[in-house]
Amino acid sequence: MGGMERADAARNRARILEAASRLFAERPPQDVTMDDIAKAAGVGRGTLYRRYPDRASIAVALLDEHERALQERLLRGDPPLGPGAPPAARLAAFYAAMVELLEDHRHLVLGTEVGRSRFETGAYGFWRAHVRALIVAAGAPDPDALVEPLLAPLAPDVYGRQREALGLTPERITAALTRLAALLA
Amino acid sequence: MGGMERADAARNRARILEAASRLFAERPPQDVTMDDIAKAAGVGRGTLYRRYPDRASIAVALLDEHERALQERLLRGDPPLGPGAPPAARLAAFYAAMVELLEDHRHLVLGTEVGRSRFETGAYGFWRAHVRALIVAAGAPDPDALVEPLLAPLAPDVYGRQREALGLTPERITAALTRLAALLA
DNA sequence: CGCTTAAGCGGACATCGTGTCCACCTATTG
DNA sequence: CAATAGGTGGACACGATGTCCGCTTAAGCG
Repeated sequence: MGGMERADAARNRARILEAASRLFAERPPQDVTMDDIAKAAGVGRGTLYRRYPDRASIAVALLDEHERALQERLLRGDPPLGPGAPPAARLAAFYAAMVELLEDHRHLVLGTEVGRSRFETGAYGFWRAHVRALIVAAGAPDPDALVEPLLAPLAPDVYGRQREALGLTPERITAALTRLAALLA
Repeated sequence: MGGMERADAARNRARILEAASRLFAERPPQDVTMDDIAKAAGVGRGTLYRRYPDRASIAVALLDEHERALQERLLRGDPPLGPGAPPAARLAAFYAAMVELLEDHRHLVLGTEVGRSRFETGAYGFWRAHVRALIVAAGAPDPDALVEPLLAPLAPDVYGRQREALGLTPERITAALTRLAALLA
């Protein structure tokens, strides 16, 4: 961000992310303590806290690149994900892409801390703006009130429950969301 | 449940619930510690933990009666909330009733701990079964995959965000959910 | 009534996770 | 190679959790 990053700092950042990724994968994220991550990364607590004040911020950092890739496709990719298709089709494509993302990084995304903190990430703001624009394009009334209900099914805990407790496949989940997207038709 | 409840036990239970209700109302639930509740209720930690192993179970106990009242109306009340109306209308009525419930007990319902624990309450199972039955009655395919997306907008954190961060009124939220309910038409 | 008994009570305690702070260390620059 | 800004790591203080056990008291019985 600011000036240059020192070599040792960069190396430690990489170590931290790598260690966190491994730990999050092997057991429930809320059972991974900041101390565990510091230990596994071979750095001290102070070093860890310097960059990442809590678990959520680590998960966000890990997800960052994947989310950016999807954001790029939404803005400039081919239809129906990118511009050009009718709103309902674009929403359905967005749902499908999000299911893919959730599926690929399920453990990570669950580490992004349930609760309000989820709404504060830049990524959430982006998804929200995107869906809101689709609602406007579809000419539906009161987009601000409709956007959260359309986004809610993508909440990590809801997705996780459908996959685990209910045993649904990503395909069935996507199909159901596609029917939801038909609201904009 | 089991045998008889001793008089002092009953009195303490009442004190605990009353104190918790007050504390949850006056500040964010996650800032209320078990210790605070014990202090405010004038009982020891041990007494508190005997009945309620965590905050969530206290919130659940407090909500219990209100939820039961709504469940009763769903099963045996007048249409469109109760049986007799078409599925889409009943779902819209259910949404409206849930918004009312969430609004009346917002602080409590947020205390019911975000995250998976929410799915484990008996009340959630009931809402789920109800909505699922409406989907079936409407003849929509794969009710098991559609039910969670239709229920997700009622998640306490989603509702709380719409009310607080976005400043939506309960009326606008209900209106948007009514449009969602139209899926079953 | 008084006695017995078992349920209930409450607070001290051990444990754990968090976040901060500061003395030391090391890349980087001129 | 010296100066220094920034980075490092672990000790520490704090606060919350959940358990344990000696004491108290309600309820049943002779």
